[in-house]
Amino acid sequence: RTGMFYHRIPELGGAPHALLGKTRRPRTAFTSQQLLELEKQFRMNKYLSRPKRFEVATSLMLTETQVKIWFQNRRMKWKRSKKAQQDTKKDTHAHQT
Amino acid sequence: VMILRSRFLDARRKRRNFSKQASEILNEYFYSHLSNPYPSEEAKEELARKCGITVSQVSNWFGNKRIRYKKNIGKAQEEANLYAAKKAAAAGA
DNA sequence: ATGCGTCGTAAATCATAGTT
DNA sequence: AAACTATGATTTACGACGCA
Repeated sequence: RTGMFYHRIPELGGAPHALLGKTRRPRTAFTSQQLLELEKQFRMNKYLSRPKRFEVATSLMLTETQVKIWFQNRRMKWKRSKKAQQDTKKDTHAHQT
Repeated sequence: VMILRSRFLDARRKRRNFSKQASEILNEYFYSHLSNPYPSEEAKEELARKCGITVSQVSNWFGNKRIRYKKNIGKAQEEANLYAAKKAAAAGA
């Protein structure tokens, strides 16, 4: 049987959030203008204050949640890139045996 | 619309397919853990080492593999049988 | 209790490599 | 060499869980 791998944690959870009233917001492609502004804000602060979040969301026609999530994802990306850079340094001047 | 993607900064998307051997290792793990194809961080590190790729690449591979397997179980089944047979042959030795 | 943080992920999409 | 397919990487959106 194609035992569908549900979402982790076999115990508890049970069925993966299916028939619950929640509807997942479809993936929206942010426009380049929106991304440009978000990146600009991110360069200034890695974390957004509540008022700033409202301001940014409003001006870009996004919900505050979308902006909040965008910053969370952007921070993760930032962290990954820093890690990748560190790993590269380790490789670059290698220690040969 | 003018979603003229920043086709420049995405230049890191210079990808290379993984080696045949690396794909082999990843597929063997995937199909021998089909009921729960979610390697732990440690398992990912080991796979990364054995495949000569990064842990992120291992994560990407499993993410892609899970979703694409699910979207075409019929076709993937052949692959599943292939790796199951391979495992059996290796174990039978 | 609420709210925002990280972490790991699904799913869609992108960009290029590989195949026909 | 153009069309099509495979595949690795990136991008939104969340659920789970943590902490203040």
